[in-house]
Amino acid sequence: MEEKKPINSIPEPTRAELEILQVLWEFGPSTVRFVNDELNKQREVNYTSTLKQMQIMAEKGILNRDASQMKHVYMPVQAELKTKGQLLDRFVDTLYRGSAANLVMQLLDNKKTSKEELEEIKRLLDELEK
Amino acid sequence: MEEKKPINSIPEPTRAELEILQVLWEFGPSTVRFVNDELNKQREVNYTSTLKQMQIMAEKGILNRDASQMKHVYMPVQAELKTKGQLLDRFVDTLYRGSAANLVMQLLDNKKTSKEELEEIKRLLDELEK
DNA sequence: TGTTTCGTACGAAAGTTATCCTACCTTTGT
DNA sequence: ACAAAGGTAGGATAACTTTCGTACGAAACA
Repeated sequence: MEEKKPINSIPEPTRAELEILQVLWEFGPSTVRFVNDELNKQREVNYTSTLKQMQIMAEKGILNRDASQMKHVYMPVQAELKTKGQLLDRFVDTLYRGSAANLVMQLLDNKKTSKEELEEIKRLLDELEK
Repeated sequence: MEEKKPINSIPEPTRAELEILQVLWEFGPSTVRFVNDELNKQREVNYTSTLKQMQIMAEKGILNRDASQMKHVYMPVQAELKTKGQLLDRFVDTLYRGSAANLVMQLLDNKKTSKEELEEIKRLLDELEK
């Protein structure tokens, strides 16, 4: 018997798990059928693959499910912001030695970051100023 | 015979590969022994594990090696900035729908981002202004 | 010179992730 | 009532990642 003990936060989602979370974040609590249909707008996935993934995520404590109805309804355990914050922290830690400023610096001379983006970022910072 | 054809950029490094890259980025071209010693300052890894990893990375086109001496010397194929930029792009794409501004917004209300960091970021943006 | 140390190469094994097949149950529609 | 459609559960499998044991050659040294 393996009891998973979530301390304070869920385990880091894998790539496939993240895809599923995106759907749930965008559309709220959903059935496997709905999530699978959404995924198939991007790439081909078999229904049972998505089912299995979501079952595993429930075991891991990443998703909750309402199994009172035949069509189980799944939803994320953590809020979108919290999970993304976790991932961001980890990303900054491993790639930028924990320095958010370093990351932003890289964003700034990243060719893929558009002028509009930069303006938007600047605006955000200005607002924060007060 | 499998020939790997790097188009324009290396394949995305795995977790273990990233650890090795960090060492090479920090200390420059190094032997397996040196890298392994560095890794062992953080966690226990067998020498042959590190060797194998680095050999695989060479096959994948992530590392180059100078095998002219007995102690082979490995170095990253891509510059640190380019690889990190790749990873950052992917990260922004999958988590923030490609919007760097969204990512920065999250950094801003992330508790782990210190006031000093914020000041530094602001300064960077101001410099960019001109 | 012989033994110990240090290096590479190769393959196997274990763990993780992702996918899908099959079985079986429930609901729906004819 | 029965067939078809749609649901869950639980392996099995394949690919990838990570780790390390074993073999063996080269170098260092007593």
